[in-house]
Amino acid sequence: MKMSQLFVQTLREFPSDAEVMSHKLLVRAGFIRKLASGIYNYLPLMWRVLRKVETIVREEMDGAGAQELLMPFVQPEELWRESGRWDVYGKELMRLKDRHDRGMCLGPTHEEVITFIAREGIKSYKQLPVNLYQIQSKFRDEIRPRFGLLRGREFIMKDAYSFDSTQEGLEKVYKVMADAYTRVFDRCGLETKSVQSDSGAIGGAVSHEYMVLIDDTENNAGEDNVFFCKKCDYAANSNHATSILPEAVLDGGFSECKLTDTPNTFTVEEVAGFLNVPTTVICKSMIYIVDKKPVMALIRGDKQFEETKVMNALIANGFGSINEIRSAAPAELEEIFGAGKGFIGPKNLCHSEHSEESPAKPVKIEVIADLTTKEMKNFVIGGNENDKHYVGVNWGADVPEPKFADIRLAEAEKGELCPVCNEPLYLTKGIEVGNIFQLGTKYSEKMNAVFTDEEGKERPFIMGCYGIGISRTASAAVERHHDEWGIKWPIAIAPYHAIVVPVNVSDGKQSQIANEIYSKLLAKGVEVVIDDRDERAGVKFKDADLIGFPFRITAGKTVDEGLVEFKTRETGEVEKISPDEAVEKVFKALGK
RNA sequence: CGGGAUGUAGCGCAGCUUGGUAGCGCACCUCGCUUGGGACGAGGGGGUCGCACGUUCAAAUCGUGUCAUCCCGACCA
Repeated sequence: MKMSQLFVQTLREFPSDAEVMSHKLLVRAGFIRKLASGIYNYLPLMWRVLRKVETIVREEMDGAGAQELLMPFVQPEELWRESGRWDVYGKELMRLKDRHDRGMCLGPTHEEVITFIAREGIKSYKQLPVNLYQIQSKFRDEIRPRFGLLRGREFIMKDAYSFDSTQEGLEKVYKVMADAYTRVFDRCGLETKSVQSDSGAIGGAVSHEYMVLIDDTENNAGEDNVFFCKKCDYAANSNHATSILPEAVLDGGFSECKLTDTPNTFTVEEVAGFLNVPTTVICKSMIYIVDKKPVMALIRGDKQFEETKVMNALIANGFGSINEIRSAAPAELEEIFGAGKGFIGPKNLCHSEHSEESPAKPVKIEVIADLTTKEMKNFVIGGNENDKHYVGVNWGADVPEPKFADIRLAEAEKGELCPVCNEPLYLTKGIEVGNIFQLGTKYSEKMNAVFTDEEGKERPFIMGCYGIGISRTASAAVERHHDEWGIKWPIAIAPYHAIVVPVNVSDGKQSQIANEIYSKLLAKGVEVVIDDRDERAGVKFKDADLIGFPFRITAGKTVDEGLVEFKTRETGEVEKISPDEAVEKVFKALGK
């Protein structure tokens, strides 16, 4: 490809609306252009990168025994009603009407459609297992698209779905897919960590996310918090991570349960200071409004809540499905408890009946307590009266024992330890480029997708689903591989392998040598660009660095001595070698 | 949806406070010159100042509304 004909416009400055480096560089280097918020054009260079990522994914998926297909991007409402997600999915699901006023949606994921396909096509256990995948644009009307391709509304995803007759079968595929995932990202030049995660709205029991770790506090492209252990392979998303806590004082030492004045103590630290006790004997209360109903969550004073865990604990305790969870506003606290932030507690909650005369008195409110509160004794809670706390509280005796669950946010900086091997736990940022779920029968049951087993009985498919963000993976690669001059594409996904630069196109010798090198590379299938533009050397070098060609061969003044310059983008290493040696070096790097 | 900010040429910005000919750098076109890290000179093209309404003799500038974009919190590949 001649640079003069390549459809690319590099910019001299970063776009003003970009925040993270991958977004800035992809726009500036002419890979993408925004069409609307979270919606991008993939220009020719980007498309080459995306196709390379896709090819790697295809090879690994096919190798893992999955078969490629393509499902519709527009899907009918009725299918989503079958799974129950039409009402649950929320505004991320882009809904529309066709000319006959029938409800449709743009596919944010394809569990419904694939389940439809499976129930039509798979009737017998003899046809199982089956693993199907597609690579396609998805649309999710994100609340807040940002960071360019990292969180777009339209994005390219590989989604695979497995069908098995047994849980063992599912676990087997899951393992095979996990291995394939590691290879995919490895081949893309990305180091990833497999972390345990919350299964979220898609449902299911076991799930792992593949994270590209971003160990750089300046860089906020890593939207997820990942806890990991350096000794064993424990790693978990913060919405799922747990930890072993250091020893702490759990007995408040109060001799009796008593309502005590604690004026102007709005925070746990202030209460602890006033009462002269450690924060670990204070039981912190938090009110969440869950689908308009207030719920009380309790945790040890020095710890924080993890909302996803709170939500899961509520669901596990029979709360049904939850659409919205948020912390209560101060005004709501006053209205419900007659007390403000800092003075709410679990005492006298379920005992009094609601009455019209005193609507401020709480009625039966769900209480969920973190495991850290279970062993606490003679502890402190809010008095449900401003400027008052109860001290010397014990479960059972003073407050009915609540339901206990792990709803705590792990905190590595507080000396917490790995739950597996007791070694220090670390926290880092990560970009989630893929995930794998053991779905079970969630969709097959709801959508009546069944097969006949060996005993002639109908049973729902046991499903798994496996996603890779193709466009996000490419973007994460830029996030990990760049410097102040531009992108440093890993060879496997670079849009082109090399660029040949005749410094001065009006110099016959330089042009001739450059063209010879170009032809030799092309002849062996190297993806190469020749910068035939009548530009000054600086312009060409800047563009080459910005776009991120892994190799640059420059034919300049040294051609008179029979030498060209060979530059490796990744290392910045520069060598003066003969044209043939330069060509050979590229062949070698590409295994040709 | 809540909080903050910004909309002026393809990109990056000034002008707005104090209303009166729409500007600068880069990019683009022509000519010259130059050719190893985003040269230089001369000439040129390109803008309903996001949109609407209002105030005014007169609005990029003041007011109201609206839309879009970005950032901080709840979604997820």
